[in-house]
Amino acid sequence: MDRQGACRDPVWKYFQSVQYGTHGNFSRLSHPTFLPRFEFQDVIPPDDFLTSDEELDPILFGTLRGQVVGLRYYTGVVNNNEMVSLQREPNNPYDKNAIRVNNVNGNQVGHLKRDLAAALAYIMDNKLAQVEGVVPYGANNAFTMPLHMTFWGKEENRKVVLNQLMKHGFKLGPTPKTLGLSLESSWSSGRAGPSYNMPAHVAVQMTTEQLKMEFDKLFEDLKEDSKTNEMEPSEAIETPLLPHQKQALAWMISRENSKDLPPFWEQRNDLYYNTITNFSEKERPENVHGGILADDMGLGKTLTAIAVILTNFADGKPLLSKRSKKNQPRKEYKDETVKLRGSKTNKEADGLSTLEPSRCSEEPGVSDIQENKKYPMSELSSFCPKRRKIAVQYIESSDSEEMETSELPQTMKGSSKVKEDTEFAHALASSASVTKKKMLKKGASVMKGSKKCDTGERTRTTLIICPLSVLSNWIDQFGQHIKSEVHLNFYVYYGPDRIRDPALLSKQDIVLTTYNILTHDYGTKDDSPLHSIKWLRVILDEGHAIRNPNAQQTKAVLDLEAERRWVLTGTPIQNSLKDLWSLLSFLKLKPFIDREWWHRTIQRPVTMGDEGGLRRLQSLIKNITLRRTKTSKIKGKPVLELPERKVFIQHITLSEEERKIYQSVKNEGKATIGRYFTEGTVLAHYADVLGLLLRLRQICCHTHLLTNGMSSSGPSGNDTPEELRKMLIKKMKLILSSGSDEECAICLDSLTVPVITHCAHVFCKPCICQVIQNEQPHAKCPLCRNNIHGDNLLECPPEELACNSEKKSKMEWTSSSKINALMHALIELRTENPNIKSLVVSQFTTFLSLIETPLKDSGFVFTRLDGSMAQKKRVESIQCFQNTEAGSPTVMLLSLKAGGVGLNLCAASRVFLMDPAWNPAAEDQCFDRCHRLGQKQEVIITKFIVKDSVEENMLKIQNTKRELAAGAFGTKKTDANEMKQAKINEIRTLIDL
DNA sequence: ACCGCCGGGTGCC
DNA sequence: ACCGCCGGGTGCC
Repeated sequence: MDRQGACRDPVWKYFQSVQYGTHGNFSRLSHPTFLPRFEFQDVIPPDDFLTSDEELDPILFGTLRGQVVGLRYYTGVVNNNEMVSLQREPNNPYDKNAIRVNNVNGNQVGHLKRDLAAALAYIMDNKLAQVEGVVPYGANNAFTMPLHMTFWGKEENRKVVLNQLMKHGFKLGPTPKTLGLSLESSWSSGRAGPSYNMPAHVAVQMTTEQLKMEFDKLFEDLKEDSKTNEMEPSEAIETPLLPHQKQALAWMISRENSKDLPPFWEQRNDLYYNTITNFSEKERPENVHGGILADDMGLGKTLTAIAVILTNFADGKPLLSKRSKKNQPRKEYKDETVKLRGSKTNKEADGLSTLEPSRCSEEPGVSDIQENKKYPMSELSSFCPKRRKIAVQYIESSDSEEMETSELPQTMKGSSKVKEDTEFAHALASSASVTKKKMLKKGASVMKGSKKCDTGERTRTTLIICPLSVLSNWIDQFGQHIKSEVHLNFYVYYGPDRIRDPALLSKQDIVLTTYNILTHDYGTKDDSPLHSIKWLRVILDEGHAIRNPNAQQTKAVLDLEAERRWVLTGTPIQNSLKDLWSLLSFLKLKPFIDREWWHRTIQRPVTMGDEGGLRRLQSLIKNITLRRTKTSKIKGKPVLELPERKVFIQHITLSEEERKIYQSVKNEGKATIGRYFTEGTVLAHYADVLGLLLRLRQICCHTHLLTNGMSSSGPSGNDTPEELRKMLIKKMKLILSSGSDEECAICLDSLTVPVITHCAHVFCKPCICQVIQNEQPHAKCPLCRNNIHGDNLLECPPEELACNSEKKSKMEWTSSSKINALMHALIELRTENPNIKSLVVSQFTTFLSLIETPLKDSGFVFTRLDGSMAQKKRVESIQCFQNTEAGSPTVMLLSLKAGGVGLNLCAASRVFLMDPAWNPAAEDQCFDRCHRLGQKQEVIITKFIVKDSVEENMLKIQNTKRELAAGAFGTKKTDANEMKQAKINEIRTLIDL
């Protein structure tokens, strides 16, 4: 059986597509200008790209026996059957080929024997194969021990590896049935394990939805009691919790207070033993006092987290709503209460004097309430719909240097983001300025001095890190859900005036900040205050923000110290199992903190369809995550009873004129693409294909969207530099406007200052510059490994971007068939019920602009939300729309991808999807912004689809993708050629060839 | 004996 | 290491 597969088959995106026994070799497209974003396996542009491929090595080359020597010089010990890792030691003074052998903990056990090292060094240095070791027996030997090695690599490297070994007189042995896991035999009681036959399948193509389904399957049989107990929250919480939230609360608190060993560890005599790696040690491995709350969007993760904070406030006890009641002095903390009241005289201040704290001198009593009244929940900011105000401490800095943008992260510098963020910070702070007091902040030396007092001290502070887009949501929710008489020290660590004082921060109950701020602080030379505190608890909201292990952001997060750690995310596995690893390493789950062990014990086995690996993954996930979907049930009742959601497709017939334009563009394109078909170069000209499709999609919406014809010339090989430049810029514009995800493969975030490399890959300028800096002098493109250089990055000239929209505005406005249909529907709806609010969604922001005209003309009050808007404007727009008062907007123009997860637009109960998305999941996500908790009405979605057009064809493909959704983690085999053919057929379908 | 054999010293890379 | 390897002592049976 030919089991070819591409490393980049769609599963690659999800499960790293490591495939077993593959022979094919078109993993990388050789065509340098090929845009990996649009790899042929997936006409639907993939969600995003994984970054640097410290590529997994999918194929087992074979095994080898060797020796570990020099045991007596090192302290690292191993058990029989324990996994070890091999590490090159190029600077060893005795042998430049030296290879260290380390146990699971990273302690050196010995070295590989010299002759073996001589053969392996080359292989390891050039990453021709991943060599993994297990000590089969003889672990207690005094001088040397045997080593069983397994070689994994890419098919294309097999030969050179074998040759290299042969040159040194080594020959790989047969691949055993155990898939090289070898641990299997002993991890469940020492019997010879079940034989792990080569999986007879490779992973099947999966869409994001399918992946999610697969992930949810992992939870199907997990109905343990530990997750069905319910718990009432602290009385400080005003909002009654739903049953599933009470369950989450109980589970999370039990995890925070748990004394169990972490998963896969057991106690054996006086040792703690890891059943996966067979590693053991005396020291008790710390369990994760936390985990992953992976509830679907809209199930109230934020509220649940707030409940956890207040209910397991200190020493396993809740924060009471009236802290100052007699008999409930917060003994251990009362001395730490910092009062940031400028007007109060400052008494003894121990290093904090500049912050004017005063100590509670007496037993807290009634008077104390008043004294503490500084941040009552009843004075919360106008961010809360309920008109509560949150106690955000805002302290004006007198140090103007603090405000300089020079302090902002490199990556933010020069981008418009900075200004937005800063603006937003001011908006935030000023709205919270009820308690605003001028505070003088003097030199950092005082801070540092005071920080020292804090080190080692346990704080009661919870640090919450979230994306900027949900920062205000957190503030709102604290305001909404906590009783007004509860005093909570809450500090939004954000904006140029944020106080970088660990002493102040560690006296808060809650510190809220964003990933960007955290990362920026971490990157600056001075100690980041956030990193000098031992937090009681760190909560990562939208935890997949750290899914890229190489991102600075991830490093900053991983470096936080906390007793309890939580990740909130609706999508724990967004693209690949890899994503989970970042989360696990944040949770400090031994031994997975180290990539190698995660990879060897779970990721690769699972990807290859190995039962044991899947079992381990399941058991791991079961242990540390709680997940409910919208359709989950509690005691037979759905978790959420959402009103129905109906999707209608309304077919649109183009006007004669539109049709004429459509046909002419189509015919022209068809001729070109048809030529590619006959030449067999369709896939190589994929960008052109996309370009054509884009233009057709635009015409379906409005002929004014039609961007200047992409001349269909590809690279001819002997272009002048200027031609090359033009072509690349054109490509970049295409990528930016094609409606695919405009994400940078390095930061996995939306592109800020996009640049294109000569190999035609688009990144954020700051991101790619960082890469070039790090890898100099021989930087390689993270996507295709071609050489790149800082000098030949091309930026999109701003005029080019700007002129597009200007040109449009100069044109006289005309309607289009789709606009007519929309307006008809909206007007009819208004007649029926003027209170109903609608979302009008498109991928083309210029289209949204075109829609503004008739909305105005017909007297609609509307608002707009798209990716280009400043954060402050977004918040305003959302609040304005969510407002239900008379005269509030009834229509929101929404760009498909605007707003992060968690965007709540439940005031709308109608959605008009103006154009189909490549990715059906993106559509669903958009619908969910109004079909979510808080939605009281039936949600009706109308998709406008132009008859007899590319849009209809897109629907067809969407549907077949959905139908494919049956497979399990790789139960279907997909032949590479089949796949290739399938993609070509998709293109055929799309343009009716 | 420019060998073999013996037994002591010695030991990762 | 109850090994291998090294190099010095030694040398018929």
